Amino acid sequence: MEPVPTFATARERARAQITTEILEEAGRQLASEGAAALSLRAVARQLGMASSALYRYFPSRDELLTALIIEAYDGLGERAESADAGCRADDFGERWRTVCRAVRGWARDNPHQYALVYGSPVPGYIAPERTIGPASRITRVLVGILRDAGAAGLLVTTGRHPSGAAWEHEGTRLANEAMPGMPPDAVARALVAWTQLFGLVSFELFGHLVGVADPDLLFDEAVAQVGAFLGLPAPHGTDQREA
Amino acid sequence: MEPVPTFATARERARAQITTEILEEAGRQLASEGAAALSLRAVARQLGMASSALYRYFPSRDELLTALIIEAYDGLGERAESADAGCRADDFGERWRTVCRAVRGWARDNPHQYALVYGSPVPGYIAPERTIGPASRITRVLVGILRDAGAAGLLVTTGRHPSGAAWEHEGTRLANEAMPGMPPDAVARALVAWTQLFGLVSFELFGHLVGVADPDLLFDEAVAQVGAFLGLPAPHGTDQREA
DNA sequence: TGTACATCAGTGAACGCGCGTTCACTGATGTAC
DNA sequence: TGTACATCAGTGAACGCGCGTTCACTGATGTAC
Repeated sequence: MEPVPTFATARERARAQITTEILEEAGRQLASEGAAALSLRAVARQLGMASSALYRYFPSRDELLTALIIEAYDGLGERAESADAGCRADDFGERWRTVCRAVRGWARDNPHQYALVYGSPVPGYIAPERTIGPASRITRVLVGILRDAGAAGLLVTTGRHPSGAAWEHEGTRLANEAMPGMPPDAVARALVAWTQLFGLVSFELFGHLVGVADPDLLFDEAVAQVGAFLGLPAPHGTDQREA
Repeated sequence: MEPVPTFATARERARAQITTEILEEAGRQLASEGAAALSLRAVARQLGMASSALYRYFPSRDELLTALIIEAYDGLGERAESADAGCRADDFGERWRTVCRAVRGWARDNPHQYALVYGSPVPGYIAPERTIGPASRITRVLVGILRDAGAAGLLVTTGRHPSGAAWEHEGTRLANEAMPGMPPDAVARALVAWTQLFGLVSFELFGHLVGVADPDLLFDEAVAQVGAFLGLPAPHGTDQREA
């Protein structure tokens, strides 16, 4: 989609470079102070430019925010994708656990970026449509693993809809949209797993795990429990029997 | 703990009333604009007072925020407690589902309050210790139901620790702290259920459920699925067989 | 290759805004005798 | 019950700050002939 930039002229080259520098500096301020503290003036100050100069590159603060949001989603998506790519394609349990760990790892490495996209909405800011694509990268990775596992017959599929028949329709519709071939109850479990992952990461980052001594242990156990809930194979060589 | 106020003098009565009015107005602004837009000056303006007058009641903006945070936790806790109290004490599945729905209902009725306490941390604000009590009300309700269900032999307890033996220690420690008698693997499932609940509510409120046509259906199905995961009895009279 | 013009990056001042907090002060309420 | 003093609520001006955005402008770079 994005045309490969050619940099015909020195001006274009300079423009691209300065755009990058602005984004980098904004990213630095986002990372250290959070989205609320990010200001055009501070970025310009740090870059040694007049604040008005930034308007040659971004028409408003919101556009800069959008760029950062897309960067964040892409960073997370890329990390998850490459984590997944590093696994044996047919070891679905390992792929799931690895990608979950990648999500948490990225969130812990980039807490303010994580808060920007998964925390409270920025007041007054409305995410434009073009954030949807990058936002769905991580979802696609997770869904892809479950789709593959389902195709290999490795997902729990009870055919039961504990909340009633209404779910059958909605679950089927969602399956057709995003996870073709998955039965509606497996779709529900996938959504549970998905929201659990981000719920746990958010609780850890936002300070709601009071009393939990070692979040690493909790995370690994939670991921393993959810993996079992989904029907994914358990890790090899791990204590699976009675303790 | 809190002493019952006596209002010996008119001054004390007036003080209590104005404190309430400030909190109410701050709550209104929080509800309509969100925490970031809440300012002492705006509250004072709306109340027809000088902004400096608020300092007779709250020593700083952060103290006002703390009061609002405590109110939010208490509002959620109370709603969950009374939802639980309205159920038959021995119908653990129904209690669980009812309280989960109460959490979501409160969050949807008070989205900015929810975001204040479960969204991104307010930049520069550090929650003081006295928020911990109110924050744990909702947790106590959820844990209480699972403890009761466990005591009645109605929780899944495999005795397995899919993430390895390390969890056995941490899970046992947590059980001793908050859920006496629960085996470590059930503790893990409880934590999964807890974080899933808030993860799903956050995703719904923060706009991450793109493509989900009917969040009500998803929520009910998710709660039911998680209930089954925990081992709680399914709802009566619901489609539990093959569709 | 050189010139005339158009395009564009960047400047610096200014606008208008709102914020949290402090301070000396006034006037009302409460208290002790 | 009445008076003298202490306590406290509330005022209004001010401090010092930072923000997003606009605008007329300068000077450098690019383009067409």
